[in-house]
Amino acid sequence: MERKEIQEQRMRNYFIQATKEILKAEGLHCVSVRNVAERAGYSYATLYNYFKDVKDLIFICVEDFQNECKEFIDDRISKNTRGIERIKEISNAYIHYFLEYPGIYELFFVEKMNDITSKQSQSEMICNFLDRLCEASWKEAIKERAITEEIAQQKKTQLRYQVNGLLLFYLHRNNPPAYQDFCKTTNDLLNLILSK
Amino acid sequence: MERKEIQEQRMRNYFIQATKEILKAEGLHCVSVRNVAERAGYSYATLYNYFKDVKDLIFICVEDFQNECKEFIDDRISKNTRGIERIKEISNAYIHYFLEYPGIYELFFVEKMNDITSKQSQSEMICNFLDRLCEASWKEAIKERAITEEIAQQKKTQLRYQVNGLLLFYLHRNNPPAYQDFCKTTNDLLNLILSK
DNA sequence: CCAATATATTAATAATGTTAATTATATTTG
DNA sequence: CAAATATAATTAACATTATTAATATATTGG
Repeated sequence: MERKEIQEQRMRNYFIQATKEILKAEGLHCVSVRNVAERAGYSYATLYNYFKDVKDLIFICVEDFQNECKEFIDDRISKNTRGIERIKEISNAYIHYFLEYPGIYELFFVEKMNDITSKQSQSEMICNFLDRLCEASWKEAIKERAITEEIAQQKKTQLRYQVNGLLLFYLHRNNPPAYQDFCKTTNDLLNLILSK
Repeated sequence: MERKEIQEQRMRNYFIQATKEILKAEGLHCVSVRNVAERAGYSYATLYNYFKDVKDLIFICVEDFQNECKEFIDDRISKNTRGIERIKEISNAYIHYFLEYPGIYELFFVEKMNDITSKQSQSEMICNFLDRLCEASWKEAIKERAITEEIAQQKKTQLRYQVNGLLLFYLHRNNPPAYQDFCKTTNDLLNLILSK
């Protein structure tokens, strides 16, 4: 029974890997059961022996991408900033991860979840992602009395919606149209929440 | 030549009306060329004599829905509030319009635009919509010295991204899961930006 | 090694959007 | 008014989706 488990997980991974590659390179709209299966080296129908449907498959990738994003951010922020200043850097890197992989942004926030109530925990995981990334830094700031816990909670919420609102407008509506303007607006808003 | 114009516009309206009805009642995912044409009383291929493609058709509806939304808001806000307080009411009504018609939210902010650079003005129209709705009230607040023009500009931007971020999370990720919690978060955030 | 089971594949179904070819309907001209 | 032409609408066709049922191929247990 052990062997079967291992093999099954291996098969699942072939499809998951293929999905992640297509998603990152070509975008979410190119992730189809046929494309994925072809890249994985199997027939599209085989996929259905391992995944309920295509939504099941693509949302399984979320966790991996969150880990990847975390690494991406760690590589980009300076080692010595702390507290509020660090939150600003994290948010900026978070944004730039999704600018680099718009397909992953779509997966996280745009792609419809089929039976959303049953995926409550996954949805939570997505929506709290930025909060979790900044968690330690918020704690630092509170501990160092740079901010009260109540205000921190407020700002955390503002940050969450504002950052993702910005991304939505820029990635889906090309607004602001110029990258520089987008960066400026982002910076202004981050400074406004995480006041200088 | 005049007659032809009138007839052509009439035909276009049949399809546009059908599209709007389906979108409001059943959501964006039910808007297909075949569904629209059937409701309009024509073959699906006829639609292509009047619209470039289905995206062309659905994005033509945006302006009508913006007008409808404006009316929806006007019907819901109290007559005597002004300035900042009125902005709060407008934002709340704006949000509730999209809660009632999630398909219209998708059309405005989620549905991909094909050749986005060529639709810059339309994209602008969508992204500035809330700003325009609140324009007069912001001017009032500035005139009455309740707020400076610079701060107003900042808050306007915050409002725009925060409100649409909230809607995205709630409509697409069912977050927060309870309607009451969503209202509370909305209220808190509006109060935070448009401080009491 | 053969029979039972598990897994993979092909074929089929029901959608989608879009285009080409064809038919039907107006309109214009002789 | 009838015939020729232009216009408009339809059907047929194609290329995609996702998913399921039926069939073929391995694998495993006795």
